[in-house]
Amino acid sequence: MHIGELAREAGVNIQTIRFYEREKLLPQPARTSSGYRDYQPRDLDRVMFIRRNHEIGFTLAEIRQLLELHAALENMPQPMRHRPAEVREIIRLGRERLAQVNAKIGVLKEMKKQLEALVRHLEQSALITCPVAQSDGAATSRRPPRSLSRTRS
Amino acid sequence: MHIGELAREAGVNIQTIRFYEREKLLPQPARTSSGYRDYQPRDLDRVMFIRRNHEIGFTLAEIRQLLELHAALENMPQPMRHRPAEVREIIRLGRERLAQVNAKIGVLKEMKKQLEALVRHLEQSALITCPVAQSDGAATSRRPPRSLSRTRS
DNA sequence: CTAAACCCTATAGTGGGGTATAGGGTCAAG
DNA sequence: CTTGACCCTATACCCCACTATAGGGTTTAG
Repeated sequence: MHIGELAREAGVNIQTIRFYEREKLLPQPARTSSGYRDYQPRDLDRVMFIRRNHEIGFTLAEIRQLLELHAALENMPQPMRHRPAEVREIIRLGRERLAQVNAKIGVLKEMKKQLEALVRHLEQSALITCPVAQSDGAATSRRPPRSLSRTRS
Repeated sequence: MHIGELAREAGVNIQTIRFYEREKLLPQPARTSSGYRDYQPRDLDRVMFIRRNHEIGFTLAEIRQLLELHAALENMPQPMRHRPAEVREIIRLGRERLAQVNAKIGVLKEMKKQLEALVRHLEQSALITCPVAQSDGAATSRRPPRSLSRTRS
């Protein structure tokens, strides 16, 4: 797989692939005799992993660590050749990331609730002015919508 | 509340507050007689709202829209003075954001699972080499850890 | 009345994450 | 054997989201 195909499949710019390589987010791929980069399917997975993680707010530095973390595990044969200190560090990092992920999930769930309430409320309002399809007598919520502020606005 | 206190409470730089004002993410606050910005508690909530949302991967432009969306609702009195077209647009935007939020939650949950598996696996491995607290005979997983790639590495 | 700790505007600079361009080689179809 | 679509390196540029600096006013404690 050449770089163009990889980029197209992953939905990113070709330059981005080369940029990720420079930044050590992608390993240096094999080269054809003429010097073209020759990628494996796993590289596509890796690019998509990077994109997904970047979209949910991780920096490239964090993603790089995450990738190293996975790699550390993959390169570790059964009985383990890493000194326990290293393994403990990796575990610590993993737990740290896990905490970050949980925090983000919490924020997103809260947002979700708020957005759902917002949309629900607006849909109700829309019903009042729109004479169409107004059969259900659901009362138009008297209380004001949830505000961002903890004090009344 | 002056700008310094607001910034300290929110955990951001003073310049960031002024930047958010320029970028219309914060409303222009009242001013003291000498021209100092005078903030209300709700402004702190707003700054923290912006930070939280930025951390989970929304751009400032998206957050601005989100804030406008909330504002549109707050400014809408019971019978509604917005034309239905406007309301429908806001609903559309709200649903769009909701879809984004749900997608992010999905990705994060997947990451969470992977990270948990990773940490669990590493903790098992640590048990083998560490002679301490090795009472439970849980077999040291023979299969290699889940890889990023769909093909074997 | 002065010095430290705040505040103001305006403008320039920075780091992260790409994206574009110049100048040139490769490969497959016609 | 040329033309178009691809690839290469190197370098410059861009946008976003801040962050710092210059040059100056205000407030409060001693």
